[in-house]
Amino acid sequence: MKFNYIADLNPIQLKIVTTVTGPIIVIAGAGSGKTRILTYRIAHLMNQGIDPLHILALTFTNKSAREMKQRIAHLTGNINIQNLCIGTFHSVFARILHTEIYRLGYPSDYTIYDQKDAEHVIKKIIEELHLEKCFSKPKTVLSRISRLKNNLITVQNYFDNFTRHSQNANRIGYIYQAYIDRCFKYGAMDFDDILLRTNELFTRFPEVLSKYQEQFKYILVDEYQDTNYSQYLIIRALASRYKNLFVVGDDAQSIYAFRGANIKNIQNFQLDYPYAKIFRLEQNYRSTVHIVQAANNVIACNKEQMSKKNWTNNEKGEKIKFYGALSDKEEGDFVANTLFEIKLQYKLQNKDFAILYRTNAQSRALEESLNKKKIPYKIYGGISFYQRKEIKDLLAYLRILVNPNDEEALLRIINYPPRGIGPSTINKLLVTAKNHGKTLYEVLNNISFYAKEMCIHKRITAKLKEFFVIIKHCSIKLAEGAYATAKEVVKTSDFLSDLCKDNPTEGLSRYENVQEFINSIQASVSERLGYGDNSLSVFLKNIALASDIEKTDDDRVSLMTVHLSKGLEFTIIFIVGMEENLFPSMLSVKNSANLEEERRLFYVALTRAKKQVILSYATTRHRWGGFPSRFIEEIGQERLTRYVHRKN
DNA sequence: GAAACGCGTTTTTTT
DNA sequence: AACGCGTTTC
Repeated sequence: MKFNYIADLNPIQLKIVTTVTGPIIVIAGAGSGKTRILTYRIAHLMNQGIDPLHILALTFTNKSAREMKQRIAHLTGNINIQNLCIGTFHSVFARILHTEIYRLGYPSDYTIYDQKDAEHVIKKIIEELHLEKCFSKPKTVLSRISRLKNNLITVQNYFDNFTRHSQNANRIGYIYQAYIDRCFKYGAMDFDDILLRTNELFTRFPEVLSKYQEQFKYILVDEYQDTNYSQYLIIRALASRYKNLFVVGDDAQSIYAFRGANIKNIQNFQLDYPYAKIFRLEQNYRSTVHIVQAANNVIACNKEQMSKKNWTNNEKGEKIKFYGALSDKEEGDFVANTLFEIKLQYKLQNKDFAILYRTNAQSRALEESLNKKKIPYKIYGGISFYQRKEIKDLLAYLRILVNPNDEEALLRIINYPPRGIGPSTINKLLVTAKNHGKTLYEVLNNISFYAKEMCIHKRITAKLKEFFVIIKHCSIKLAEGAYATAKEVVKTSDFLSDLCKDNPTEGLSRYENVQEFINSIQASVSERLGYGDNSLSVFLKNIALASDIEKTDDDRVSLMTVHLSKGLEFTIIFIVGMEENLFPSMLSVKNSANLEEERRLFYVALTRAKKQVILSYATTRHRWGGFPSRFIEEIGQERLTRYVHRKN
């Protein structure tokens, strides 16, 4: 035995870790050692002689998958750790689709569309169907479609059961159909499609399901409260043969309903598996008494919840502090000053602090204040590296090389950098492609043939040819690998000169981003994650599902949304913007289910802290501003102390 | 016909 | 800031 179970685990934890077979559900309160349970359990399975090939662990973020893998490697002394399948639902099943999706008529080199790509496709569809007046925002249409997909409602199904002769509902149906057709034609899948197509694969091809049932004899799911119906079905199908299903979650921390997460999955686990063993972890090892009780008081205001009594043996600690600022600017200064003082007083490091907020836009004011005080920080989330314009443009070049059907990518770069191919030319190209039943790529490939009927000027034809030569030229480099291809794209497309020509400072940082991106290709190609080949296709899929580029963890204050903070812990937590209509968000206050989700979100925020929580709000703010959040009252007077106003 | 410029609007949360 | 939109310039 490589590690000492007894010393590291309490009796319940030990029982959970060593119960190897059968369905098990663990309701794990915040700070009760959930991650420890998962890692020890996997290590235990391996120590029992179970081949890691037979273990599947599904996590909520790529980051936690990585960390878990490291910990397990540490616990087991690295036995066959590469064979262990740990990842998010999306990354694990995207990989499986890579080998199996040909059965559904998709190319294995399919492209994964992020939300922006998907929104743009929807936007074009709305325009083509002349529905701009009905649906001005593609984003809301996409979220409707997303909800249908996550509940496995097909277009037919939708028309049969959900439209109820409402004209707008019917229109959504047409857009839904067009969107699915178009994604298929483009060889593209959005995030929901990865789960949807996996379900389709398992239903239509029982032999494929059987293969993966045999492979994944032991299945573990983290953050089970945040799974949606589509994910639930995948798990149920995979686990139905051996039923060695282990799920961990906390219904009080379910915060992704807007993404289709269904709290019922965890609440009804015992209905699906009547013989399931249920365990509760209610002792909090992370936080002080004041923090645990404050959090309990808040969550007690929710009606929908499983009974649970969280408690702790830790010190009483300090009460939750609350500060009222005049403006978001002053709020930022308060945070920076207070942080600085606490840091000196308790001799803490920057990385012991986190500042949490409800929306990404709030980070700005904080950044300025932290800069003034020269406190180093790192912002998590927000506009991720891969969503930056210059990176997405470069990615579009690479995407079109891998998957010529990816029209979305092609349209993005056909006139970037500007080369004199404008909207009307592009429109002619699209019409011609449609008339001949060809893809845009094919029309470009044969432009001399189509030029006459398109009535385009010789000069324009030459430009189109010029553009296509670039594409052709770069695709030759594909054989040499991802790194060589990307470098070729940058060289031949005249990419960099366009970056630098407008704003010199901004251009420089864009230039550096592109450099960093190219370097990261080189690094990742040598690393070879998962798929077993180093093709560009694999690289593109990996980054479509990765939230951000890896950074060295030096000593910085963390800034992030409350959503992103789930699963993390810090010594001191600041939660800013504690205002009605911001936290809880304006869009949630009218609806009790949404309000309860906001309350769970606040619960998550509070329970991130080990020693101290400091709350603040601002009476005026760039956009809204206002009066204190109702959640403040819910903490309870005996757990809360109001900040005395500061001198400066 | 294409590009450049200026103006107003935008924001809930994410794989 | 980043994009959509309308106007002007090339």
